[in-house]
Amino acid sequence: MRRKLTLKLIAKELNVSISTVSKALRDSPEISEETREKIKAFAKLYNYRPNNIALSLKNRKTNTIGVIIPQIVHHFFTTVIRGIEMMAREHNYNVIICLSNNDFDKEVLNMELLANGSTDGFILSVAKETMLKEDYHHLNEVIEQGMPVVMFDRVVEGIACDRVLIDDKAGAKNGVTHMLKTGCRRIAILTTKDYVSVGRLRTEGYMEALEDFGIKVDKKLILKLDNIDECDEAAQKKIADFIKKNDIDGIFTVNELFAVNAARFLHKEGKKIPEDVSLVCFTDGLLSENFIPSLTTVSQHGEEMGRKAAEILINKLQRPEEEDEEYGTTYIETSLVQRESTRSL
Amino acid sequence: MRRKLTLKLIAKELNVSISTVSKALRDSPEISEETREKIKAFAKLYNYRPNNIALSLKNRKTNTIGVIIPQIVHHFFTTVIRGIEMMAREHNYNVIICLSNNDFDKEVLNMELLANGSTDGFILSVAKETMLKEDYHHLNEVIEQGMPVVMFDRVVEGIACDRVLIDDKAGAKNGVTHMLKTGCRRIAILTTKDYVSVGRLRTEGYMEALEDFGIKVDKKLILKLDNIDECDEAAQKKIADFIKKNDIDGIFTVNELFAVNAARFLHKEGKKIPEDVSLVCFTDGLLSENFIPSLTTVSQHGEEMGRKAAEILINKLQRPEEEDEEYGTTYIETSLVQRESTRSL
DNA sequence: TTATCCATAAAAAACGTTTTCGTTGCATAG
DNA sequence: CTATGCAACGAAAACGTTTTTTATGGATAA
Repeated sequence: MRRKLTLKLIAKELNVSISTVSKALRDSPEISEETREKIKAFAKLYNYRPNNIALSLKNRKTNTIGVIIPQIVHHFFTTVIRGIEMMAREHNYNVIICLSNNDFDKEVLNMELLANGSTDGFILSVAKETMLKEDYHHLNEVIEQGMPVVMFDRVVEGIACDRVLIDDKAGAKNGVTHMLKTGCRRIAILTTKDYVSVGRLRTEGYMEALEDFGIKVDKKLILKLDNIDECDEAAQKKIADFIKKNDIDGIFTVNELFAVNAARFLHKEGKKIPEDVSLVCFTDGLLSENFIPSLTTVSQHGEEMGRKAAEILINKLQRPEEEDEEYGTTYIETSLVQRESTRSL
Repeated sequence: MRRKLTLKLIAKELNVSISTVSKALRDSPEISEETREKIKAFAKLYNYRPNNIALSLKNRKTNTIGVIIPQIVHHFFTTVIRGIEMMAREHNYNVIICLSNNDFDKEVLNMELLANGSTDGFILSVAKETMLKEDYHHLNEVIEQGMPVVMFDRVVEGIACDRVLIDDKAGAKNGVTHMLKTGCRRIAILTTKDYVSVGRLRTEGYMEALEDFGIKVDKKLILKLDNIDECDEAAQKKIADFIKKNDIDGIFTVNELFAVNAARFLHKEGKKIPEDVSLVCFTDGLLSENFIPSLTTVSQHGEEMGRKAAEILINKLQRPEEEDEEYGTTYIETSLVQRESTRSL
């Protein structure tokens, strides 16, 4: 096993000092042409690469972005990560991804861990439990230490950071409006508890669409499920009961899973999509695209979201620290992808 | 903005030396009870946390595992990552994830980057292009430098590393046999080019199942598509043509996407699943579970695979470097998940 | 001849730790 | 009274860099 080549080893081998080697490799004019060439040739031959850890320590920056998300087995988040990765690479930044599993303690732990020298800044989507607890001390701490933070998708108020969001309300409104335009009148929504930001906003969009269309919101047609990231048996049963109990001709859901589970029950009941019931969901993922019928969705453009979040963070990292920092919220446009689960206009 | 607390700052504040602070915090008996308590109290009050970068440099290890995968927008890989993450946390290791995008150059770049001090070892699934090129110098280099490597799922031969695999051949054989047992006789396979290890092995399993059942393999019933991670329009067209052209009563596919695209075409043609054509695919993901009809799959147990890979790597990292290293291949059991896309026995 | 300047290089400090080795002062043993 | 030992702490080296400061000759200027 060959030990990794260091400046010290090169110096010893060529009988010069460490600083000479360093300077030669960085093309300092202080070093004579001859020495420089000799050192560079040697370094190249033995494939010298500076040690990142040492550089990080020296420069007090890591060129690494920490990403903390609730879930990785989740199409939307993976597209966001892909976007972050792409933008990061373009600017020579690394990406470290950590999972919170929607768990408050894990989110705190991960942030503290990464904050101790591993990253220069954070991109995160807040864990469900954190939103419930409303305890954001870990966020405030890293910000206090001068590490910029960008939140995306699941965000909270009152933190000194930038935000990248889609207009959840408008997106939902758009989706529901499409159903209204194609003739639906009794539209239900499968959503999540209000403390999850995206759930609340999408529900608001749903209601606004109905009201704008002169339809009174019927609270019985709103089902708030516990978990937005999965649809376990309990949730499936709730959905089935909910659909059976109500007379509806359209369903809007805040994610794909709720939609396909609704579709499954409708199918079982012999109801046709979209002839009897239209279906529109948030998040344009693999399920929506490949389902039969394919689902009309509100696309969140996760990749663009990731790119934007990374861009904002990198910008902050490269700008000389300013007092009186300004924080903004960037909105990514959603778009309605019309497929087979809704009637045509 | 408060600068991060360091040993040096604590030392200055309390008028002791840096080494005293360090020792006190690590409960060295060399330091008097009194001084120790004072220092620990101070550190606790101001929430001192050692700098990871400095520790990494000092200890020449990072307690970080580098994971390189072809794709993140991919259910199987995300489950593997989840498994790796879990095991890593349990042993106080961090995880850095990098994407190769199935691109050789990106794989090389990422490895070199992480190898320069960022990680202690690697877990990777080889990019398609790398398999095609058969250029593994980057792998050999990091191994040469003493960093252990564990390959999973998409592996190659001739590298000094451990491997974690499912028995692709047996899994495929199992799936196809299930179709045979439930009465299928003309079974087709949608697979991928042979240089992708998993594609080749699954095809072999398919053939073996047929032969064991006394059915001659019909080459016309084997369709080898270019890309195993996606199913673009060209591939969809190939699948449609393939199904139309051949008289079949069962289809086995090496991933979910091929299966649902086949299902879509069958549906269009008015063929019923499983009455007219049975369908079994590799990879038990969201699509299989939620599709109508839900798909019978060969489950790869990605999470377990991730856990195992991480366990092996961590073991290597903690064992004092041995000469004459032994490398092994661990197999994760697959299991057949019977759902609605096959007839019952 | 002596002071000055320049080209080239080496030494040292710094980043934040841990750890080995000294140092200091005091108490005890001989 | 001197030597020894110990408790308590500090200094310094090391990890691998970069950068600032210092040193060394030789050439030029006064």
